[in-house]
Amino acid sequence: MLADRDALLTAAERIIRVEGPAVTLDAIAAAAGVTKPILYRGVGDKDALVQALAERLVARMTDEVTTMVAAAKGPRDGLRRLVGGYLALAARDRSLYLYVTAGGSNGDRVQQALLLADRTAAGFAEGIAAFRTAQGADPSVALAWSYGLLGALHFVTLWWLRDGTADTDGVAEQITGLLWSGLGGERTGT
Amino acid sequence: MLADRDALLTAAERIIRVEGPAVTLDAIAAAAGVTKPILYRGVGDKDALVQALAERLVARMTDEVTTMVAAAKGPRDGLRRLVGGYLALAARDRSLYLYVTAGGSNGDRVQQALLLADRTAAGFAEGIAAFRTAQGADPSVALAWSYGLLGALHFVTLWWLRDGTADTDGVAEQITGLLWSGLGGERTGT
DNA sequence: GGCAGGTATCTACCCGGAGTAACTTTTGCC
DNA sequence: GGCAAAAGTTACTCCGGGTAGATACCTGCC
Repeated sequence: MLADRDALLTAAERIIRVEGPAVTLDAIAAAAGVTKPILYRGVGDKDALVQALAERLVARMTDEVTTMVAAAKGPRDGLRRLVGGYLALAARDRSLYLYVTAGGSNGDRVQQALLLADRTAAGFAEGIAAFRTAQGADPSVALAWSYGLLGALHFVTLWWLRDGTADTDGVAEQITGLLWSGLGGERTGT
Repeated sequence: MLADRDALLTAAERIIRVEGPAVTLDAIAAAAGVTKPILYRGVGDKDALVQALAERLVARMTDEVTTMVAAAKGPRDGLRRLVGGYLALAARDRSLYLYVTAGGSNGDRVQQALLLADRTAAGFAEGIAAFRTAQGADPSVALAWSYGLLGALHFVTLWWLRDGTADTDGVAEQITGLLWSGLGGERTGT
């Protein structure tokens, strides 16, 4: 039927949204109107599928969050929008987010966990380095900080998605506080 | 042979260290000198095993890190020791750490990712709440911050374990900087 | 000491999902 | 119309988690 890579990936996203992140490759193939071998020819094995979906998800999230951040007044507000945006988008694409962050076929566990982060860290690092340089601080921390930030965002997202108790804005504000001012405490206002 | 829960878990830890985190339940049972059904009777299914191992690992790490932190001069130094300790201990028990953070049998993916964090967050939150109260700040952020901190630690650990480029102390210092002072920048000295 | 009953353990299986080989259909070309 | 190549499907294998039923062992009783 429709065998091109893009259509396959789109179908995969659709069915993951519907069936949840535990969906099987057979089901994904079926959802695309083809059978497994076609899926394999089109996108590769499960790890490749997860990776491809991660790329698309990252692209979309980056896009939207970038737009949000661009409208910020000041760096702290930018961070606040980034955190809020991340939470909101992860929640919107919940199943997909989970599929991509925990879906892999257990080849390399580390790789799996860092999939999303790897595709995002470079961009983060760039922003961080620029900001640090601008304020006369050492920019060499950028990459490590990127992974730290992404880890914090990821865990908070999972926790918040699971427990569903706290409201988005509250959590976003709290995490922004942590990431902006650190445990040491605020410098000026809230 | 030796069928009590503790012996099973100890054997599991041993074989995981030797064979790496991809080890199978059959292999674990064999390592304990028993067969799978005994393993099941003793500790339950794979999720239960992972959970039990997580508990032991958390207990050990908490223990050692607590000792390290106790010797700190001042809160920032305490955080620095916590970060360094976390990295060092995760590296020492690398395979086990990976087994526990990514091992589960794909039941609930969220649960899996947060396993370690869940068993640690409460303790963290207590410390954070106390510290915040002491400095006259709002302690209600404690739980969210705990997950944020643990996420940051986890991702940085994975990244650092995988790439193995940066030296422990450098990374620990950088992450301490992020967590203590935030993106906003340092208040006083480095 | 030998035997019944119960318990502990192992063997041998099922099940489901990833991944693939080999057969079949369709399509385009002469 | 016949034939070759491409595209697709069926029907497997393989592997790991999980379990049912057979088996060996151990205990208490006569």
